[in-house]
Amino acid sequence: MLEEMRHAVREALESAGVSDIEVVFEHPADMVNGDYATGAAMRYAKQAGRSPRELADTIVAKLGDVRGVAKIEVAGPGFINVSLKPSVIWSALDAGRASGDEWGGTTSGKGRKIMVEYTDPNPFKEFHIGHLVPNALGESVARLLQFSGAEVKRANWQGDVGVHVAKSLFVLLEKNITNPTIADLAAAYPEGSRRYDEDPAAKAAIDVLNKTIYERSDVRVNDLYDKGRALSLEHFETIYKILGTKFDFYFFESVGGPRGIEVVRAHPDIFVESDGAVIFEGEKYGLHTRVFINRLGLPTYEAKEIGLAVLKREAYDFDLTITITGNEQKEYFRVVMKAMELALPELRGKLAFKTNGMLRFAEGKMSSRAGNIIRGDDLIANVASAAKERSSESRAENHEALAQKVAVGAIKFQILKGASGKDIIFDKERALSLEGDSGPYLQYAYARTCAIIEKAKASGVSASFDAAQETSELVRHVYRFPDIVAYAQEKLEPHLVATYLIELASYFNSWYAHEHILDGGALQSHKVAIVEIVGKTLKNGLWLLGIPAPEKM
RNA sequence: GCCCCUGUAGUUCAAUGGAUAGAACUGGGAUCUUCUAAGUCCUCAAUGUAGGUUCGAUUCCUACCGGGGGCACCA
Repeated sequence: MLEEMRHAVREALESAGVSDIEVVFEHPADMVNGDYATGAAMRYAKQAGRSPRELADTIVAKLGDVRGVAKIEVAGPGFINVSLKPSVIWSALDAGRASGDEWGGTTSGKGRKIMVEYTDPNPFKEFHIGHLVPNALGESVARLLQFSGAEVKRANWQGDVGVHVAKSLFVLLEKNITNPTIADLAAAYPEGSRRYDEDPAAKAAIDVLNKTIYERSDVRVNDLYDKGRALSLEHFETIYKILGTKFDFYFFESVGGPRGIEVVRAHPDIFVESDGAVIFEGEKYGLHTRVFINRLGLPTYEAKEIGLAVLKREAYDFDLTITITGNEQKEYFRVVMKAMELALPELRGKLAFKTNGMLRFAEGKMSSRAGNIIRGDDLIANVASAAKERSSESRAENHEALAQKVAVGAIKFQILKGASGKDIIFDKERALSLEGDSGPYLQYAYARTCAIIEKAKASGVSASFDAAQETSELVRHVYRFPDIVAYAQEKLEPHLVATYLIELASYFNSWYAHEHILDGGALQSHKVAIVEIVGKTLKNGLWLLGIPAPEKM
C-alpha cells in the first residue's frame, strides 16, 4: 500500500514535469495529521513551477484510488496527509496478535552474521555503574539486530593483563593476601593506583610486576593472579545474569596481546619503529600517531585490539562486528580502525564501532582510581530496595525477584531513553523514584494488560477485533510499531524504541483510566483484543530494550 | 595549541529539513466504595548569541560564547 502510494505520487510529480524524485512517507508526529504524510509537494514545488498547495492538490487527485486509504488532505504549508481505513489498521493489529513473539520484527537482517562486543569490564577492577551503560546499549543493539532476523553473537573483551592488574596485585602481594575476596580486589586497585602515582619506587616495582605477569615467570604471582582473575570473572557473571546478558564469546587481552603483536610485527610497512616503540603514524590519514608496542616490547591497548579482531574472526565468521565503547575512545578507535584496515584488509568494511556516553554525576566525578565509585551490583540493590518499599501491595508472588526486575528496568531505561553517545547524567534520586518516564512505568503498564487479560479469561471473555469500529490514537500508535522497530534497527538506536513505548504506555494508561474494559457490553471482546495487542507491543518493545517484563506488579 | 563531541523549560530527556517545539521530574491544583494510584486529569515554564543557506532551520553552514572528551609508550 505504501509502495502504491509512493508510485502514485511519483507519477503525479512526473506528469507535472518533475524528475529525480524520491518520495518519503513518514508517520506524522501529531496523529491528527493522519497515519502517513509526505512533504513531496513542498519539496518539488519549485521544480514543478507551481505553488506547494496547488501541486499537492494535483497529487491528491492521483492518490484517490489507492486501496485502504480513507482520507487524503492537503494541510499546512502543503503536506499531504493520508488516513487509513480502520479495517486496514484492525487487520494489521489482528495479524500482530496472531504472530506471537514475532510482532514488530523485520527481515532486513536475514542471513547476516553479526557480532556485538560490549560491557568489557576489567578483572581486578570493580564492575562499576559505568559498565552498566555499554552493557545496556550493547544488549539492546544485539536484540534489535536479532529482531531483524540476523544471527547475532555476543562478545565480551576483558583486560586481564595490563598495568591496572599489576597495581592491584602489587598491593595484594605486599599485604600478603593469598586468597583474595572481591572486597580485597576492590580495595587494592585504588591503593595501587595511588602508590603508582605518588611513589616512584612503587611505580618501578609495579612496572616490573606488570612484565612478570605477562611472562608468567613467578609462581607466587601466578597463583594470586589466577585466583583473582577467576574470582573477578565469577563475580561479573552474577551481574550479567541479573542484567539479562548471556555472552557467546569471551576474549581476553592476555590472549589478544600476543596475536596483536604478531600482526604488527608482520607489517613493518604500516607500523614503524620510533623511539624504541612500534607506532602507527596516523597523521598520514588525518589522524594521530599511536603506540602499538611499547618500549618494553609489551602490547598496548592498540595492538591488543588488533589481536582481538583476529580472535573474533577465528571464533565466528561474521559479516560485521560492532564494538560498543565509551566516547572517550572515539578517536583512539578511528586510528586503530585505520591501522586494522591496512593490516587486515580482509576485514575492511566489516568492523564498526559505536560509542556510548559517559555516565556523569550531578555531584562530582567518579573514578575507580580515586576509589569513589558506585558498584554496579550495589546500585541495582539500592534501587531494588526502593522498589521493594513500593511493592507492599504488589500481587507478585516473589517481591524480592520483582524488585530486582524493576531495578534493572529503571536503570536500563534511564540509560537507554536518550540518544546513544550522549553523556548520561546520573541522578540517584531520579533513579530511585520509579515514576514518570521510566522503566517501571512501562513495566506497570504491561502488568496492567496482563491483569486485564487474566480477568477476561477468568470471566470467559474472548478477544477479537470488531473491524467496524473507529480507530483511536492508541491503536493507530500500535500500528506504527513495526516501522519504529525498522527505524531503530536502521539507526541502531534503542532510544527510538524507548520513547515510542513511553508514548504507547501513556496512550494506554489514559484510555484505561477513562474506559471500563470488562463492562459486560457488546464491545468487551474488541477492547480485550486492544489490550492484548498493546500488551504484546509493550512486551516485545521491552525485550528490545533488554528490560524484564513482569506479568504482575 | 590542534582535533572531535555537545548546548532545547529550574532539572533530565524527545523532535527522520517541515505543521501549534513534545514528555517526565520539580512547583501549584484535582482525582481511588468501580478491571492495579508505580496511574490519570488540569496548570506554570525552553531552542546559548550573531549571521547565512532554504518556500520552511532545534536540525545544515560560519563566527563567537559555554560544557565535555582526545592528542606517544594507561585502558
